[in-house]
Amino acid sequence: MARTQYRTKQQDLILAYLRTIPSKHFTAEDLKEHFESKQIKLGAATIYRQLDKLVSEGKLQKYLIDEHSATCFEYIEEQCNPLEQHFHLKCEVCGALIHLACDELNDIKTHLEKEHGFILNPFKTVFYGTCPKCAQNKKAE
Amino acid sequence: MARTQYRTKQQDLILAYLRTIPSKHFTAEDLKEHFESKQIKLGAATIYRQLDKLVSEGKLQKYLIDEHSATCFEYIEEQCNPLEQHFHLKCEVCGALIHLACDELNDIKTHLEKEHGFILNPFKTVFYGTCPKCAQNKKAE
DNA sequence: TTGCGTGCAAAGGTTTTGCATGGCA
DNA sequence: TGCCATGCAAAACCTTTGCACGCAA
Repeated sequence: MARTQYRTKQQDLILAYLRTIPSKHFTAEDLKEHFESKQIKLGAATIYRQLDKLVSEGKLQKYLIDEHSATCFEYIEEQCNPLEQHFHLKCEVCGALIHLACDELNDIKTHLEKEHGFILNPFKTVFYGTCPKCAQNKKAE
Repeated sequence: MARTQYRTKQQDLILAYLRTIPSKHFTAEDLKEHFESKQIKLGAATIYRQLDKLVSEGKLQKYLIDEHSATCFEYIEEQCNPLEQHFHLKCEVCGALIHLACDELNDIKTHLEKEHGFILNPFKTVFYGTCPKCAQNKKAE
């Protein structure tokens, strides 16, 4: 039996804000600070519970960037086109997080699926490595 | 000025054990338990400090699998052949961690490097998605 | 009125840090 | 002997949980 869900002020506030930052990554703490700066008080528990709810509804993707830092989230726009999915590249040197939309990378997805039966979740997957800028600096050394 | 490093019993114990489990992933807690089962007592701080040291020396790869679970490590064999590098596939449904050695996936690395100037670290990168078994189960539903 | 969502505080688990002690060179 | 590494305990950090209260339906 499905449990009735209430719609609350806090829910609306969070979702409204998320819609203004599509494809940006943020942490639970970021959200808390955002609302604090607007004199709106949201309990940490509420934030975590709402974020979990949005994740299970597929409106939010949850992923890890670094060890020992908070979990990151990213709002997935409702009208999101699967073809416009992007991958995350994380530079291990400077910490930059790069959003990469590239058709050829979709080939990876297809390959994993056809050859290995593995269905890739591009939202959650993070590629670690060295970004162009830092690679350049290394070479220059 | 480089600071002198001492070689300790604990260091040797850890490294010796790691050499017996190449390409297996483990947590700091796993290590602690392994030594406890042999009546060897290692402080948690020592383990974390040694692991960090090995990571910075490139002998160990550190990566995250799940939020809210401990950081995983994997020993990289000294004679490791770059061509034998494998990728990690993590099933979001059943939690299985799959090691995948696949030449075609090396193409990803090449592609990211040539087209985007991004040097991929295959040890750290984890592909999230649904494994063949779970994909099958979903279909059967 | 019913019962879900919130907020607070406490608890949980992992990792880091301070400090006195032990042990390598 | 000098000083790095260890071990213990305490702290830090992020996140979850218990419980009473508030609020949506």
